Amino acid sequence: MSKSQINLPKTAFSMKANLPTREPEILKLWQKINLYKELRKSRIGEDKFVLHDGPPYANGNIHMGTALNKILKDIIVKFHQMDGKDSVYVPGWDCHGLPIEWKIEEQYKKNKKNKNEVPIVEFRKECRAFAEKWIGVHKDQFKRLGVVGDWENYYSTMSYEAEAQIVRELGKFLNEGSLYRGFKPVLWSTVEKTALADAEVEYQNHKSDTIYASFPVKSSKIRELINSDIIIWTTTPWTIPANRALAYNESLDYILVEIGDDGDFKNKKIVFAEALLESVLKDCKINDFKTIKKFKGKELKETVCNHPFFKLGYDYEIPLLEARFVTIEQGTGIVHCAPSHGPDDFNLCLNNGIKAIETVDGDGKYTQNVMLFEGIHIFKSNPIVIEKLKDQKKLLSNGELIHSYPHSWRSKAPLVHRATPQWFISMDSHQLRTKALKAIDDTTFYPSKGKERLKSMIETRPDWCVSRQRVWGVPLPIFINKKTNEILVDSDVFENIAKIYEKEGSDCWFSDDPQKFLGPKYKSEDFDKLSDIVEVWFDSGSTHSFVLEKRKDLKWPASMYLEGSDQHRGWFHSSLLESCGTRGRAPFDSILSHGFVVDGKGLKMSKSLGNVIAPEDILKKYGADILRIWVASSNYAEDLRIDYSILDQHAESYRKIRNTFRYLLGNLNDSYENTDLEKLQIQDLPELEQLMLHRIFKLNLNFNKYFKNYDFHNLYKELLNFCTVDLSSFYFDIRKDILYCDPKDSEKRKYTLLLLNILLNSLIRWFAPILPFTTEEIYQLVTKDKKSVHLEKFLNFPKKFENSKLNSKWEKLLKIRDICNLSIEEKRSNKIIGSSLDASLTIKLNKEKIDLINGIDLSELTITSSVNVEEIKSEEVLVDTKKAKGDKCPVCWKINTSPCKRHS
RNA sequence: GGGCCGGUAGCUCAGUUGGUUAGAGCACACCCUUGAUAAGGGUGGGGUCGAAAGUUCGAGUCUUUCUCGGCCCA
Repeated sequence: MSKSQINLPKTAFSMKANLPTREPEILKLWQKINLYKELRKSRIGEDKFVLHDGPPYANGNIHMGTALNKILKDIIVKFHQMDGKDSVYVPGWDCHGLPIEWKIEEQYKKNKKNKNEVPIVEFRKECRAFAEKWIGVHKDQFKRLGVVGDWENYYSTMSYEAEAQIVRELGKFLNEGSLYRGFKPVLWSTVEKTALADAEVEYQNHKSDTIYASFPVKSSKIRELINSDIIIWTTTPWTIPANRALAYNESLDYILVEIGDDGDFKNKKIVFAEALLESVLKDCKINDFKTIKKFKGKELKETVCNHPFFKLGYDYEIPLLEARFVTIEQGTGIVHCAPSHGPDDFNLCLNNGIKAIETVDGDGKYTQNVMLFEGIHIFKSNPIVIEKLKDQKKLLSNGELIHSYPHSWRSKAPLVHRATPQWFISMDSHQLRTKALKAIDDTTFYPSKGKERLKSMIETRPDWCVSRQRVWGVPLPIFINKKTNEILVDSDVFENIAKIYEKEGSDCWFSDDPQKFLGPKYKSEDFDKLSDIVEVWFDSGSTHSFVLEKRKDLKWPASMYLEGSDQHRGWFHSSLLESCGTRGRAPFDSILSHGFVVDGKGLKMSKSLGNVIAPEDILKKYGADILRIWVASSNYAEDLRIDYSILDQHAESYRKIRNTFRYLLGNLNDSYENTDLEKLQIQDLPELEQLMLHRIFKLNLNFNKYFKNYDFHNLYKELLNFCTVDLSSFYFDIRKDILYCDPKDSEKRKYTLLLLNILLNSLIRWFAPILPFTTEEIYQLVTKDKKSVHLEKFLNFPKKFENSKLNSKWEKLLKIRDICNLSIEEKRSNKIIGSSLDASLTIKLNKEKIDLINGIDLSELTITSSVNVEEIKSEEVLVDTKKAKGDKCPVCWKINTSPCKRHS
């Protein structure tokens, strides 16, 4: 009799999600209905939200960091779309650059092919094909995560259009005059006559000449230093002619000693770090000395020396500069700086207005810039330098040292740092730095600490070196007049080159007649054509120009750039500079940066630690929606921890959410109606339903607040807690009785179903950006003629839903409910009752509380068979639980001495 | 080595301008239910707030040092 009378939930929505197999089916559906196109159609004319995709490098499978980045982007894009915006997402790839060159070279090695025998154009074609292959792989991997975007019309930095626009962008800097030729030391092989990248360098033992040389002090704030000498130690005596500065560390202690031993330095005073006293004395065989003075490094400020070859014509000043890289590991605590021959030296000097020059040519011979040494090979010049130092009485000691030294991986020849001609964008000649700093101020950062991070980098960075001596990239569109050595600056030429690239790509730069690029105005025999390429950060820094500006479906500037926090020095940085230089402002309105994926203990993932988790493994075991929960629930402002126990936890939460939907669907029998919320007559509803509307309203307020701040981990927590606390353990639990046991036409039951409908409508939208697959599964189940949940918008809840007075009343009621539960639990543990419906309560309340519960069915609220209320004076709520007397109604299971009012 | 950021229950996270006994959900334990059932409900245990020192009537919160971790740079 009983089961047939009650309305048990019935749904096709299974408890088991089986996401790894179900999700690919949903992907097919999205493809079938062309979801991306439908999304665009659904928001024609609406405000645009443009999240401009930072291009990943088209190489290798995606890892957790990439997955995090794409999911976070997709969540945000989907949120804005459901918020009513035309939320456009065009994915892109970064394609040029060294890593791909290496991959192709590796293949050559395997096939015993010599790179130098392959025409550049052919080599570049292979690079292009390689990048294309990985774009295809990435695309499928990103789609599998549930990321929706214009996958058919993605952008890439190697497209002809991109290459052409990059030339136009460089032309702007050339026209302006902020792109200039300078020199910068790179690791150079004098054997192969080429620059080497870090990864092409091997460290091997090498025997070097060492010298202790002295620099006479010209002027100093320390009186005793006048007529004394600063001592340096170096393993590259051949760089002494290129010396331009000395470096000290302000936190070190220095000492001034007078030498008594016979020789060039008898009665001379020399300066070095006190901590190195012993080794200097030993190496320089000083036995007789006396200490004149000890002082702090910072006192060396503004001291100026002469070059040891001063009398030979090296008559420029050698300033002492403060540098943190100076240590007491070896040497004298003063480091000799040749800006043309070391990165530290270069940067220190650059920051102090001393530029590097070309001191050594590609063969390793001194240039005309080096007096007395022109034409001499640097590897043969150590003895000459040593001899001249000795002549000038500036050599304290010399010797030899075997130490680890960089060598070429190909020729095994020792390498040198050599200043080579490079192309720079000036930070200051046209106020690029000022513009960029202003642009940072005009940008919103999520989290806000990103602003300072980017700012401090821009404040101190040197000029931007945009040239590379490589082949897989956009060629620098530069011609140099053979006679005047002047750079050809002509917008017609740049535009001509760009037009050519648009048609056939940039390969032709390396193969075709230079006249083709110069056009009719100039003769190719008058010019040298550069063969450098543009560094890849300029490529990706220009994406805003060939993607945002060029495409009609996008807008410039982007609403948001979103990347890992390392991109403060990468893409955020280069995009900012490129755009400020060419357009005077940032190409973005806001920046969102996220932390890095680390393991469950907070350690970075590495093969050696064995703590690497691949997105693929997670998709196979859990599915994309679980991975997306992990993204949404983690605080991206910091590093994000992941391991299988964390994922298990999120999978549990997912089940809770899924079962919340299942309860709704079961009781609604998989049907679905849109309720006109505005027309709802709230006062007709039972108080409990009114309370739930208030909770929905409040939740939605928080939802919007968190969404506006991109604060997803709090947003998700709020949603999850709503499912758990407000629904599952409260509203759903109480309303089971009405849903199951009331007649189908009961008014109360209808109102409950009305509420379930509103809940389903709300929840499916709230969760859609985070759980695109699961919400789509539900949506497909309950709608027939509609296409996708992702075409829907968030609901607007009328203000009349809000009822704070009712809410505070119910908060008091819930406190009474808690006390009832304690009492019930006590009797349950004493085995007097089992189910709460076995219980009959006596609740003792004061007058005030009795007024409060007026009209409230406390047995419904506590899910007991009956409640008897008695008035007392005390503030305290006293509850007495007894086993209910009478017969159990076979339908609603309530126990009563009188027959069941509903079911008899 | 330097710069920046971070460390609150087993896990994911809250914690206002310093102010009661540091909170939530999950996980865990015990109990109930068998009409959300590989579900659901109730109750409960669990924290030296990374460590130490300082400022203060009072510190998770402010200061310093240390430590562990992450990113960037060298």
